[in-house]
Amino acid sequence: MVEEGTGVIGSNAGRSRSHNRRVVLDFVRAHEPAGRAEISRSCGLSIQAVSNIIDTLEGEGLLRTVGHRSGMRGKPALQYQFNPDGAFALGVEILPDAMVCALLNLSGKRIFSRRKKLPDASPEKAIPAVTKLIASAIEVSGRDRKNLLGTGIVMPGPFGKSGLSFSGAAVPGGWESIDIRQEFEKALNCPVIIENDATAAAVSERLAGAASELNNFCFIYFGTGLGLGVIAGGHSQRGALGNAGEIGHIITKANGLPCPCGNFGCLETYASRMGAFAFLEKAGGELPEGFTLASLLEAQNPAMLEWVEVAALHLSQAIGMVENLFDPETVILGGAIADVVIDALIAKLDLPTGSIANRPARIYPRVMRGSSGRLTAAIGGAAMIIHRTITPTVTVFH
Amino acid sequence: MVEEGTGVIGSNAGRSRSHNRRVVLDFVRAHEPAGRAEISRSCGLSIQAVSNIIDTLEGEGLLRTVGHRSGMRGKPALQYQFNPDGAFALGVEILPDAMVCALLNLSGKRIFSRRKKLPDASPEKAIPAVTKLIASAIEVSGRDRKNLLGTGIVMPGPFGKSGLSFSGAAVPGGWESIDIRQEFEKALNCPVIIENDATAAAVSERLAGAASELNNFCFIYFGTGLGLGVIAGGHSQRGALGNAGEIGHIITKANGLPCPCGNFGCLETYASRMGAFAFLEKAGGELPEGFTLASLLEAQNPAMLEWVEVAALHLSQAIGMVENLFDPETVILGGAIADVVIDALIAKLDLPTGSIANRPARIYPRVMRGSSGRLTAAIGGAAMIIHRTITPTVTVFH
DNA sequence: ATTTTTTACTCAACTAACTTGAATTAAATA
DNA sequence: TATTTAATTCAAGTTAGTTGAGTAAAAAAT
Repeated sequence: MVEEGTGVIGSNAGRSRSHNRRVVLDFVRAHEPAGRAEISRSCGLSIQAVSNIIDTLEGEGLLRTVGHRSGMRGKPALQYQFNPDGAFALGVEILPDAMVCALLNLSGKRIFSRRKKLPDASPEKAIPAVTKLIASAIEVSGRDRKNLLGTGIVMPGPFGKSGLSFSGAAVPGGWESIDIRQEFEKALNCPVIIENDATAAAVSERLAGAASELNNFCFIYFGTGLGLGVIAGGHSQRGALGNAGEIGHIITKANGLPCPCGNFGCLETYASRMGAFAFLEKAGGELPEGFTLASLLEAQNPAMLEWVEVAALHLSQAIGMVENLFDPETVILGGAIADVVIDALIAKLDLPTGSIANRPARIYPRVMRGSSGRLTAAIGGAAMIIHRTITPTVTVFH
Repeated sequence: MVEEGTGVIGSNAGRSRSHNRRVVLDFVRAHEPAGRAEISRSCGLSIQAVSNIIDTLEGEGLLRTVGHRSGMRGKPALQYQFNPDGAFALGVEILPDAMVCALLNLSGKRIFSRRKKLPDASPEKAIPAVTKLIASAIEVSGRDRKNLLGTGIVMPGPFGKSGLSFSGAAVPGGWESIDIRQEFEKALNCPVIIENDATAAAVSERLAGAASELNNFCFIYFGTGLGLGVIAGGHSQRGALGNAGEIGHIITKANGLPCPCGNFGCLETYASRMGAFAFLEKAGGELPEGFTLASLLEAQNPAMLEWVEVAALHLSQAIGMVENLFDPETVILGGAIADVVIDALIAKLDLPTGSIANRPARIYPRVMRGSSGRLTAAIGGAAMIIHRTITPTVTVFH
């Protein structure tokens, strides 16, 4: 009859309160420090309601006062802001051969991070390894486990029923047949969110990055392949089965390079780390021992420079497309690739001028670089947890 | 400080009630007829709360009883359904040279529709013309104006601050400088929504078309140009400035046909009515007096058949892209173009097989034809009004 | 045929959380 | 020093939800 996971549920006093808490927290996140009256005006709640909620939040250690605002007439407002140490969240990125763990405080600041080899990324080995990793992360950081809001696990998609997995070098098998979230929740003994890297990166950028005031933007994520995270109306977009944003397999050149997915000319075969290495290999020139894309770029390696040109061309096409389809406030580029490489790509972009995005009154540039570097995905996982406790949502069955 | 139009607002008793009314209505829409206990279980509200809400809705004439459910144990449930004549909504599509008006009852059924010439589509002429048109629509249909929920005005985008208007033959100037919604609301004396054709079509398809049970799907709309309407999580996606879905100007052939927008190879120059006429003209063959695309198709006109091939090729690319980016449950094709033409296009599609959309357990086909034909946009306008009174939303400033 | 079980629904009392209005505090300005 | 302005608190009032007891009506069991 009624499918699980569908349908919006009704509201009552308790759910209203929980919604309002989030509304207040979300406002403070974006405008801190802020006083009660200011929050009241902006959140559509009476001062008294805000006052009660703030008292609770302060009692829980999530908010704290930071003096008074002065200079204006009237009684100076007591200013509130996040208490960075009031709570924390963990993010873990699981890669084919390693895990990356990040611990964020409530303000979205990175307190601790660590990368660890993971020779066997099957669920049987990975889940205990993650459990151990986060235990040590909590211990090293000296936090109290009772302030842990949850853990965000980041894995490359696509997930679930589709059974498909494009990214040639994605996480190995064994994950399809289990309920990943439930398994982790049992093992870690805290709330868990599972998300793909691009979406996590987008959320991270909104929580504490370049897009903190934006409710509509896109994040193009350079991972093993290429992913797109979309924030629309302040929320991440997941699609019918959570596989939205497969931008890597959009065809930007008809009959172009062959892609492991079976098609030809996928964006990912040009503009991704995978694509870069393939290009360099094909170019055949001498490559220094232990090179990285960044080092080649700094050395002005000709093949590398040529790749940047080619990749930027394809990216420009993709960005134009994303602008036309999503009408974002900006498009952010980032992920597991060095900042200088992203900057070089951005410098070479040639975006279509005849676009709704090419409007004169822009506040943000059409394209920006992400701000959290290679840890983006792990940070994004933790950011999603914080985001969830902070951002008001339509309540949905589960 | 805080931008208008942004931010989620807090909840209180009154807003909870309004939310819950919509939750109940939305459930009844999708599952009618339904009893109070059943609604209570599915909406996460107590029976008593549902009971009170239903009493109100019945009092307002929006719901009505339709006998008892029998066959099961226990006291038979009193079944409720929409009272089709309890309210109605109007939709008006404004075209460069005409207006189309549709009147829907609460069940989404078309009660009345009418097309009227509009020699001058400037706001000064069009607004009074629309006012007159809807007055006569209400009169002819014999409805009581107090049951009018509102009017949805459908115009080709893009709207607003961008100032840009791609579609070569879109509505003429004069609309950029005014607050369209406010002007219409003043003239029509009822709530007004302004929306683009593709989004309106998508909403219409969900309210009373092929997608009534879907919360994630895309609608490719053949208007003057080509638009994309996206429903994600049950809501239409508008982007930062309401211009999301400009699929017509996605480039499907590098250095292809010139487009009025300044770029080359836009999808719209191939797969749209505009594109079809241009193709036929260029092909140069004899075209019968007073031909239409449908008549050419039925006559197996070679140029027309060739256009279908070419357009289907480009559409396939676009649909693949849309599937990758939005992960919809299905993609619907429709709009101001004859059903047979759409069917011919669908028959010739060659969709990428290596796609997350190519999953075995599909309930809906990857591509479907829309069900409301040429009136789609006008019906969509009215559908948006009904949708808004029925569908629970995150409350947002305005 | 009667009793039991099951389910739907109503009545009345209760409660959580928001709103309202009056009072208090504290700074800027007159 | 008095007045104005703005932030905040206190206390009472309101809305709309929940809870628990009781009634109604059909199917199943005795």
